[in-house]
Amino acid sequence: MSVTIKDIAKLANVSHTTVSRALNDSPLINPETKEKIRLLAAQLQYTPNYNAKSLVLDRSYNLGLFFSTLHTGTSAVFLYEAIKGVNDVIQDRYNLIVRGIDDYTSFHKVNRKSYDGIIVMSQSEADQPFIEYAAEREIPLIVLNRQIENVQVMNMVPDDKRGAYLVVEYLISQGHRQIAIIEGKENFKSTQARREGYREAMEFYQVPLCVDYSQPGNYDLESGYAAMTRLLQLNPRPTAVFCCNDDMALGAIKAITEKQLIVPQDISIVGFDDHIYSGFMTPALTTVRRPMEQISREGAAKLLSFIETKKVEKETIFFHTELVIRDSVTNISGGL
Amino acid sequence: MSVTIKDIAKLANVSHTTVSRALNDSPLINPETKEKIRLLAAQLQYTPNYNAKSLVLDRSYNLGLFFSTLHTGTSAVFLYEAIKGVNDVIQDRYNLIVRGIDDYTSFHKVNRKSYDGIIVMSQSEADQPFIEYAAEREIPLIVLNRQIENVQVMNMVPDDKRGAYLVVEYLISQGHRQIAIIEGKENFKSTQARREGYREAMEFYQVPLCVDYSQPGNYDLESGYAAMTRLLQLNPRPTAVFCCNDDMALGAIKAITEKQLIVPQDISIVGFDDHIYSGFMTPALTTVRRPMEQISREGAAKLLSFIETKKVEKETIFFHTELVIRDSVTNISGGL
DNA sequence: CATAATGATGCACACGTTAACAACGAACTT
DNA sequence: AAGTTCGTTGTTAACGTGTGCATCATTATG
Repeated sequence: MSVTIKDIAKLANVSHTTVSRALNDSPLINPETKEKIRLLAAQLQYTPNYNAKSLVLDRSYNLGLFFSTLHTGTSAVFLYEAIKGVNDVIQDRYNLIVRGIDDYTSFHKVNRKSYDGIIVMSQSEADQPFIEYAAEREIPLIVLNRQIENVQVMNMVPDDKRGAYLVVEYLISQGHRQIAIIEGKENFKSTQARREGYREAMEFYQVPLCVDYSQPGNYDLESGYAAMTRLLQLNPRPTAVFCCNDDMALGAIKAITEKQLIVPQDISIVGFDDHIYSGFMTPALTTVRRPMEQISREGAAKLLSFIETKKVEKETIFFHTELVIRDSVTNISGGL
Repeated sequence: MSVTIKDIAKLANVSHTTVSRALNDSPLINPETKEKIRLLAAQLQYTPNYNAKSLVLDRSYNLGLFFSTLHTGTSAVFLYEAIKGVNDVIQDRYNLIVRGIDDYTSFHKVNRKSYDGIIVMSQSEADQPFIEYAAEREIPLIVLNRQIENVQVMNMVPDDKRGAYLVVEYLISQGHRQIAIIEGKENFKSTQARREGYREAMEFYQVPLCVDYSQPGNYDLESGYAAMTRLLQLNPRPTAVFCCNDDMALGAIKAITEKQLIVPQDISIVGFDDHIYSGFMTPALTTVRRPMEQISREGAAKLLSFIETKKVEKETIFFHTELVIRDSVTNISGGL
């Protein structure tokens, strides 16, 4: 069996309380005793039982990182950047538990005792019950990526709508008028925000909308390919396509290339997210930078401060999205 | 405060023992009492304190998924496929704790009490101390992806060497003789295995090796770009390049395209891994399929069976890698 | 009818840790 | 010299749950 503070206590001829205090660096203990006990603990390779600690201290040392789903709609890069950002902040002070919300049959195991804090990387309104559940139980909580309306909660989100506006505005500035959109996964909040940005830009510059130019997608590569294939059959076909994320843009480019057409000469493509891969595509993708790693890093830092200070703030913070111009758009305004 | 079995006991006029047994579906309890208690528990929204359970049952309900690092050398897709594979198997029976081994300052927190089992997604020999630490403490353990020699442990790995052999053999069959290699991260086992596969194929078909055609890389996009840039300055430059993973292949293609050259007409490129992105690149990448999601799924299943049956097997299982032919290689054998 | 077997429940302790309070000797105060 | 303070250590209970054993009522057995 493993060694406990009582074992150490026996060998040191002190009570287990003294051992506990020595190992927790309590000022009550004589420095010499402290040193003796620590040496002993090291020799015996003592490791504390965190379950016992947790029980009495009412802290779990666990942080939850929850995604809407780990199955479809969560891109590899999104997951990667989120985990990396959070992990950079917490280092080895907490355990990071990763899970898809839709894997839960019941939220049974989600409570204050099991999680010191929770980060929800939210994409869909389907997360709402989960968020409310956690909020009701007063678990320190941060919701990232998706803007929340009803619940009072700390919320950090990229300005998707503005980003979409910017990139569509850019297409218009390059002379495009037949601008299609390949949309994200239905009932994802980001889908809606990006669609709104697209429409507002079109309206502001008085570019007519065409229903056929609006194609559904679900954020993955295949759906971008399929949607673009449909767009290519239209007459007249669009001169530019706004893909609601970079994965779908990649799928769209493939569909175009297979038809012996060239991006951007024949059709211009823009994406959204600015993946680590986006700058390396052929052609390099013009897109919108959404600082997910930064958001998750700052979200994690905020969460830790909530836990440590026991004060929670509740506000919505927007992170700027910015246009990244590369090589996937051509100017067709004819000289201007 | 949260409700405990003692609270339920009071309300039901029974002892907490009875409540405990009722909720654990013990056959000792009268069905009616059982039903009454369960109803009460549901009404009070009782959730067990898993720390207390863990303490007395000596189970943590935690599974660790450890990567060599989360910083550099672990591609987004690799992380994604591993998490997805494992998560699919464990569902909500366990908590999945994700961490980079190099984040640990000490392995203090890694022990039987904290982890019911551990999956190491190993890439580097630097993981060796960690693996041995876990093995010594008799934590149910599975090591995936990298072949382990010294320690007796359950080991599941893709056949990297054979995969590399196959893809280089394919290049040779297409008439290539000036075949370069962009290598993976130094001291990653996979780097070594893929290099060996390359060399064996070259030797078997008696294609001369050229030292300049061997360029270092570290598995990320930028290093592929940089290595390819160096290769392009050589005279004669290679007609084909084996990039040790798909990310570097993408970087290499960018370097080539920027020099106004075309893949595969001017230079053929092959990769390794078969990312979800690889088929969607321009051109679609010829590569080697390494079934990471399958490996992590089967690894997780094996680990669960170890935990449940308390029997551990120790063997090395190889998973077949296979050639995936797409459009990034041209035949230069001149008609044959 | 006395006794044994059975079914259902409670008592008391254990898991490993922390913390409030008590205890005790030594040093300091007046 | 008696009382007070301080520094150090020990005693004991607590956190919430599970389990071996004892207990008690009820039913079956002879």
